[in-house]
Amino acid sequence: MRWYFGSADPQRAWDELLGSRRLAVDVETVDLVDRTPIGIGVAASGEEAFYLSIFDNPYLPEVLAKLRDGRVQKIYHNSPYDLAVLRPFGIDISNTEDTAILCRLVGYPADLPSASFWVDMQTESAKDLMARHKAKNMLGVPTDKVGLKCSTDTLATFRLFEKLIPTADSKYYQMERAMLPVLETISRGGIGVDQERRAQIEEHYAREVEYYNAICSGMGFSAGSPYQVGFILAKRGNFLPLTRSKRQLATDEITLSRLSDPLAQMVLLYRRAEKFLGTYLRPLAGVDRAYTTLAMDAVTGRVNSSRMNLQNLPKQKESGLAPTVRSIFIPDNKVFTIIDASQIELRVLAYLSGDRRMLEVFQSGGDIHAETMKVMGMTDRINAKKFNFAMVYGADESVISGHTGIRDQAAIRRWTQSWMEGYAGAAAWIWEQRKKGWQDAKVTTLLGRQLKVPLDKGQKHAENCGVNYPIQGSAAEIFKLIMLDCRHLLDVTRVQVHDEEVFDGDVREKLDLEALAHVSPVYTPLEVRIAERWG
DNA sequence: TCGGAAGGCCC
DNA sequence: GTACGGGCCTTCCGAT
Repeated sequence: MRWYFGSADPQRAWDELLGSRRLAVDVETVDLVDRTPIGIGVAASGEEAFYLSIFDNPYLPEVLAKLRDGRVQKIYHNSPYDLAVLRPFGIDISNTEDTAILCRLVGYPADLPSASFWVDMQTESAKDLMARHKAKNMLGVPTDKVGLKCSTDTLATFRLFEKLIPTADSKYYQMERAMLPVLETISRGGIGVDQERRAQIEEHYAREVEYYNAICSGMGFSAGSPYQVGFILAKRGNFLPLTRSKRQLATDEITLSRLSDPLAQMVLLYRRAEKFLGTYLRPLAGVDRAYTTLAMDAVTGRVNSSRMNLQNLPKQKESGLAPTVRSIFIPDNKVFTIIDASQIELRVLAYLSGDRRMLEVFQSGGDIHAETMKVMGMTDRINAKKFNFAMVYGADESVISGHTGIRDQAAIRRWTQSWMEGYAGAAAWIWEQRKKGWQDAKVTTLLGRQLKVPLDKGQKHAENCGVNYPIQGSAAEIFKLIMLDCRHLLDVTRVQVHDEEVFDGDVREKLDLEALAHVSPVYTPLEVRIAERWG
């Protein structure tokens, strides 16, 4: 029922816990997929903890009362997970702290087993615990062992928080902390799904898949198996390169789209249909809302979306014939209001590098890609745009070649050269960041967050990260500030996609666009549009 | 049953 | 001879 982990008097510890204004909390669930809670661990110190089984436990109401109390500070390690699991209990989410975020801010590994060494503790991941007990899920582990694990986690969490309180005072942590209830509220709210439309689109793609499947199985292969696709295409006389691991023939989209064999084109159509069906259409059958889990555990500080990723929904294809997956999402209040921080990453590059020409374009409301055309003496705006992104990502000649269709590598080098001459300030900054990435193995964002650069993937990769991390990380920070400024719209906030936020209903008059453009020193005007469907 | 590889969607 | 930064998810298929 109630397990006590400590070396003093359980009753005294319990009374102290119930009087405490600061609790470390951890929830155990069936497993990572089935997030049904089975127990809650709480600690009001770094020495004593309790574990409560969730089922019919007379002590549970007292703990839940603490969790519901906004005056009580709740410390979690990876709070988005616990907040989502505890959602049915109606807990307070406003007074949330998160030691995983603190760990990231001080450059310490954020997984608890690693972090706990820092506070003289040893914790075990749920996965390892289950493996040690040869259990399929946590229900297969003896309850006292689950309780020990959970309690140990809360003790480590409590200790980590105490140790990292100086960091918790930082402006940066306070921003992240403020984001936690925002992300939980969006995750909890979900977005409407038009079942009629969904079923209609599912039928469309199911028919396609059925058709292609009939043909392929008639030919003796499965269209869903890259290995078999490579084998059959090669047998029909197509040349296919090897995959990176050299274990099989490459059959990716780029490769297949270059083949004249109609079978290759059919495989591509099959894959698209199957992808839409398996990832979006079938999983949303029969639900009136779609829910995601938003977190901030990307290395650059970006918001990420999982358990129904709403950040990678296919956009409308220009062909027009195939129905778009995005159109199944509908507003509760007739329309969506969509704000978009256009060109935010290039604005960040302009700001961080102080490149005069870029800054001039952005401040005068010009078109950066058109300016790049002029800078480079190019006639194709699409390719100018690709060069801009190539510079941000650190693409080499062959990658740019594949992307732009410019076959002559020397020509690409000349274009790159003229980009660097035209944007000399940006080029110098990029050069500097590449050096930093490889030599210092860490770089800094706009708001001062230090990002560790991985060195294990080689020098080129580290150099690219040196450029991209601060750009992507700073853009993420600016957009978080924008989201925090939109908290009065939280109840109608539906989706965040890095530089885009979707609100339910027409909220234009509730947006202070002037203020939003100036949340940070990087000028970030927002494009606003109203749409009956998303996408 | 698990996990790597391959493929593919987003910014 | 050579990786374009950050994510998430699905299917296939061989290893355990």
